[in-house]
Amino acid sequence: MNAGTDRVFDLAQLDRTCAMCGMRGLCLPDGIGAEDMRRLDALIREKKPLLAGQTLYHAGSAMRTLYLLRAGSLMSTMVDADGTPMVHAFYLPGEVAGLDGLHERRHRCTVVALERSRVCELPLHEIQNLACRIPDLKEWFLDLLGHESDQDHEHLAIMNKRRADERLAAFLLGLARRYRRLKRDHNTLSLTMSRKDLACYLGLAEETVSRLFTRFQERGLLEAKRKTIRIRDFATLSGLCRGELSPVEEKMSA
Amino acid sequence: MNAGTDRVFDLAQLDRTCAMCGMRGLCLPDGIGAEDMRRLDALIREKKPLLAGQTLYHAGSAMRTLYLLRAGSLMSTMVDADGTPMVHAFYLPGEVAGLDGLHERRHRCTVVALERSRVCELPLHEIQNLACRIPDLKEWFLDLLGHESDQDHEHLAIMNKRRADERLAAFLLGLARRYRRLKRDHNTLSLTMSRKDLACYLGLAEETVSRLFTRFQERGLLEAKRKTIRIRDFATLSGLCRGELSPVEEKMSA
DNA sequence: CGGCGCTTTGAACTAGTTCAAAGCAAGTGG
DNA sequence: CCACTTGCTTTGAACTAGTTCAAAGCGCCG
Repeated sequence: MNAGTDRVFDLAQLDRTCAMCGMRGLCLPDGIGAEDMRRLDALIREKKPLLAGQTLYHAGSAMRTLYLLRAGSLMSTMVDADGTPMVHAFYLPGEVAGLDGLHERRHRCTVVALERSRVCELPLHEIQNLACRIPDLKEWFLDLLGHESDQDHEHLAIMNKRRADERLAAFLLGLARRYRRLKRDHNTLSLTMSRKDLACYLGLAEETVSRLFTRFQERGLLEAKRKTIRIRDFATLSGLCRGELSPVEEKMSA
Repeated sequence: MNAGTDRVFDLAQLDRTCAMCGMRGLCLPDGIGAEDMRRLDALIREKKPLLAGQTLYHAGSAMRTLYLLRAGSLMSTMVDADGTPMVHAFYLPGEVAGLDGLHERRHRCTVVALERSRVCELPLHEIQNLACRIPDLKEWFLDLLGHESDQDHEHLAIMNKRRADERLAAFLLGLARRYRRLKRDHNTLSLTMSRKDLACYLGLAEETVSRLFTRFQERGLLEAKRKTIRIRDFATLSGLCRGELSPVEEKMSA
């Protein structure tokens, strides 16, 4: 993207101010003047770290701030109109949570930390006001909304797939793509959510997901050790979610 | 909502100016001053009517305007990253299309008319500028984005359901709710899309949808005559999509 | 009237679910 | 430091809802 983000993610470099933050160019727009950057800095504050399982915000609460994830991972869940619970999204560092519930300015999702995580708070109203004066910020905000919408579309695309192996393949490749954006090693994925939550996100049963990891591993597509997934064969995974390949079958027992 | 929209939809009342438009309060915010309303009017123009099957915009085209649907119905389709086609949304009068592709200001979806339809064009950039001066318009725009996001969430909620009858029930009830918002008769739904498109939207096979309509009808939940659906039993349909009821079984043949 | 496309129906098949139980990892307390 | 508890994950076997393939209806338009 730009010189400032060409290095691998280094948490030690994170600092209190946005200007020095390792996320720069990921969460906030690059190329903002020093003066405006100072104004932004004044608006943003870092919350105290979230422990695994802790809630960032609840569905139904007022939407006042956006949350920039600096470290860790989040999961967004919601209960639909009919009371069915669902997993809506997962957030990685550099991504922004809190955009759900724009409609009535009330969150529709509940967001919890999947591991020890750190977030910065961004007051929505002030950002909006500032955006009228800083075109780059306005663009950034629209991009942010677009990105959120893209994520929903990707989720829909996954749910649209018929076969379970296509869904899991699509999910893993999508995650790898997000890792690449963060300059993380995209071969080694850290699935911080439980198999049950992942299954729920994919619209599958827990057992099906578990079996798929086993089969993918037998086929040499990846190595799965609990939360850690090491991808070995991107090409075949890509082919899978394009539906070009036959289902990944179980090993013959005879 | 407000006094201006308490009457039933009357297409004959539609006029060239927003101030006189029968959609008022649905697409644009009510309670805007006369002066500002005149400015808005100046920005908006009505396109020539779309015939059934005609394309409003193509995926990949630049995102410059929003489209307020005055009459008819639209379908938004997209091809995901892996080349799988999917039906993304349906639009009813008073709803706004064109919000997809906010990310790179390039549409990700292709939108076609399902029947003879009329839309108004709203230049995005100008709306954005005006929004900085008119707080109500800013609120309206955020609400619009929130509404779009809500629709995606509802679609996800449908795809999240396991059983096919739950999905169809949830879709029909959601559509009825939107009819109510428009002051249309929510008992009589006009399914302008083909069974195939509906099946695609629901993540089911065409045949499954067809069978479900037959079974729903046998159970007395609705009357289905091709495109026209008359809902007879909202309570049972609601129970269905809550998963409280057993699957709608086929009639015993003996 | 005739043809074409959409819709419905039928029958066989299959992928995924469900229920049940065993395995494994991590943390707790004796 | 090890036995035990607890929760998550994996495996197994039977079942079933939905798909797929095939063909017949039906309505609409020329």
